[in-house]
Amino acid sequence: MVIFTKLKITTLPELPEVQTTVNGINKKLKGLRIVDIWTDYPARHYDNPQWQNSEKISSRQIKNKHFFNYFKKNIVGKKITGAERRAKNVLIHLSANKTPSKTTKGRCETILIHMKMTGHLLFGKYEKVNTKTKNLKPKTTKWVAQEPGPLRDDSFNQFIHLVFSLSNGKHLVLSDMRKFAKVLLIENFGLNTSSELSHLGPEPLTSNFSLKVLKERLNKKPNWPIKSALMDQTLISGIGNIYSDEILWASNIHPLRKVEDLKTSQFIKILVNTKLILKKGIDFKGDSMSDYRNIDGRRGRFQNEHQAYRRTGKPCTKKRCPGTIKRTGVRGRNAHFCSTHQK
DNA sequence: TGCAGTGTTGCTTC
DNA sequence: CGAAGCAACACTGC
Repeated sequence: MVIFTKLKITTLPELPEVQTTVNGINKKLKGLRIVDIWTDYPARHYDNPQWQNSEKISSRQIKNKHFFNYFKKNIVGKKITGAERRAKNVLIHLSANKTPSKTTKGRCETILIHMKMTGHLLFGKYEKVNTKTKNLKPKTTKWVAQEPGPLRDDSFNQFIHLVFSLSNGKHLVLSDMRKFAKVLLIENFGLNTSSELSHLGPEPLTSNFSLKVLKERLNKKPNWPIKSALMDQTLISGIGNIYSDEILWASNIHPLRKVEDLKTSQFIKILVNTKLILKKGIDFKGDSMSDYRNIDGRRGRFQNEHQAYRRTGKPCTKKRCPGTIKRTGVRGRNAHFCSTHQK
């Protein structure tokens, strides 16, 4: 049994991690029917004043106590027809209503999951365990993987707050230590215009994501540091802290360099490296420096490929570069970079 | 013991 | 309008 060392940091699912999850769902869950749903996400999130004016966002979330029953009624009995990634969102498409009425005829819905910082989906055979009442604490329910292995033994896979029971006796569960994840139900015809997806920038791994598109998008924020622009989901979809650091390291560009000061040759480098590094992230099944796991509960390997991210103080690995990796703040985020070759 | 750090998103405040 | 700050939450290390 490998004992995983707990790391203090949390990395989060970016494009390659979400894609790895989606690929896993398409490989193993297509055609399965959802027979039940369980959650212990507290339904109190929207009591906070900051949410009171966000009905559009909160109304169809399972964390909204007024919506959960509708959510359950509308997904139980439906088949998972496939999964898709949009930016950092997992989209799980469901079959049409089994017994269509006038109002629901042919209507298809999609479960949208944003895993935020510490969420990841897992697939396996689980059982519900009621822990005994101890120390006057109320009885709590825990879901535990039945077989030994990473699903059961890796501590990062044990924060299960949402469970979809499936027709083959297995379960799709969401492990989400910090409970930031967002789960909601959207009717397909409104998917692209939904407040979750409509504002998102283009997908960097599509063939029509060209130099022209990249320049056009980034130039919307000419006075921003390039790192911030790369991470802005309204400009480009799917890039976060890890991959932006790696893209800029490979492109020899300083994270604080203003977009308006970039030359065309630098945009080309960003374009090439964005596609290359995101693809590499997918090839390595994502980044598991901290909590991300694929749906089998296993780690990806991209954390072994970092050249900049969280390598502060370590020598730069660029050929013939004598530099050291430094860390600096960029608009409230940490950037890791080599001060010698990144200009 | 307690608090800063972790890093996404979107709302609030200035 | 843009930015900075904060909250959602849990856990770790100093």
